[in-house]
Amino acid sequence: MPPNDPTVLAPAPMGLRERKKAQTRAAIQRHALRLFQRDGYSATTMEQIAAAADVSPSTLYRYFPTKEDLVLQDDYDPLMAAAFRAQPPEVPVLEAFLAAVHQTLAGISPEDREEAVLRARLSFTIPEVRARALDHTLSTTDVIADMFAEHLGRSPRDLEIRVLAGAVIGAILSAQLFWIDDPKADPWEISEQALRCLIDGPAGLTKG
Amino acid sequence: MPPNDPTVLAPAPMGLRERKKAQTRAAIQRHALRLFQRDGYSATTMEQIAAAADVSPSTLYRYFPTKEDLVLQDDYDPLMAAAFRAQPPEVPVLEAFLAAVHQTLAGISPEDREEAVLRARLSFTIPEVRARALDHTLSTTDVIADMFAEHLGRSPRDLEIRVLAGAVIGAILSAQLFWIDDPKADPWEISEQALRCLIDGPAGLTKG
DNA sequence: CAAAATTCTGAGAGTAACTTCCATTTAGAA
DNA sequence: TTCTAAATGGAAGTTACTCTCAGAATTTTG
Repeated sequence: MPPNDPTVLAPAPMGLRERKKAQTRAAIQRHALRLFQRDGYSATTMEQIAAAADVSPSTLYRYFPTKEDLVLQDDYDPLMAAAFRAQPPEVPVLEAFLAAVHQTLAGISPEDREEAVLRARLSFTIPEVRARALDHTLSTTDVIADMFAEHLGRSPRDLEIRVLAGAVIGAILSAQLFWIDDPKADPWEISEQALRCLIDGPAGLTKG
Repeated sequence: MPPNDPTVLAPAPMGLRERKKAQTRAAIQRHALRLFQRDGYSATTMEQIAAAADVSPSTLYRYFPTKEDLVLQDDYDPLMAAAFRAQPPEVPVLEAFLAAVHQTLAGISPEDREEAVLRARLSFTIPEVRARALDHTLSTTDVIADMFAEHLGRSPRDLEIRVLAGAVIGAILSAQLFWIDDPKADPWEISEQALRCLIDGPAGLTKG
């Protein structure tokens, strides 16, 4: 990947129109998260959010079709995917995956990271949001399986590949749950540990 | 476990009241599934379901708090749990898990199984239902982790255990997705194959 | 068997998330 | 500037879901 791939790093020269849109979207989400934190998710209505962001409800719904999207929407997935594809083929899959996650996290500014942590916490805390987050995770699993297949030079339809992807996601999810219960822990640390469990093989456990 | 443990096998002698409740609940769910199949999920309103089952909307909501519950609700989980706990300690965890699933499925009547398959298909097909199904799966993972811990004589707080449970669930989920794309396949067969991938260890893959 | 206590049901009003449609404004191209 | 396409705002409607309360059915008690 060229060091300044426009699809990844550069915001790609936007016209005034797109710049305003991005600005509006960011403003809406920021206000929404603030209100969710202050008054609680279900106690905050879409109308209140629209009012806070100074847009009409219609506009709010055009940017965020559902209330959950206000918590879930971000654009880290393509960054992750790019980072993974940038890994050299000779490095083992799970190591490559780990590296991709690490690199992506490293590329996020402290403020954005803080916001991401808040969103993650809300995602696990509010049942409706959690449900939709998991649904998104499931589709992500498909994407990851495809990337794994490509990295390994195998068919993306291969059950073994999909099981591997599912196991990886399941493991990380468990790690996240671990983190929710223990907020002072580092989510990255735990995720890495979880993946190492998988790399070392659950062999020790599966026999006993 | 005694062969006729009342909490598992026997419906436990119910009074008239509870018998009627069970009957009403079953009737509601049956009608709901029928309408979902005939007219589609979102095209069917709660009012229509209530009317079809000949109860008031209030009553419908008392039995099924959300529309998704009409698809998701069943009582197989405790059966599974009991079957797992009934496995002798010396059999390896994942084998025990596999056996528990197998035995539970074997104990379900053909009609009930058919209904379960329909519900599963709806669960994966309708986005809102799928989301809630995954959320339920997540809590189930916690229960499974506890059972694994008990079987292995380890702490349920152990990260390694939870990762194992997460990986198992993730693998099975991937298998189910596989099945959705290929309806003539046997879901049980694929799930077993997926678990075997995990038992044999993803070692072959994690190195390459 | 009758009365009292508990639980289930039905009815109605209300909230809020989302949808749809149309008139208006605003940015970008000619 | 003018024309076109896209973003916005306003309003009315649908539906899932909540709350409350009065009446009916069931279980328990005297």
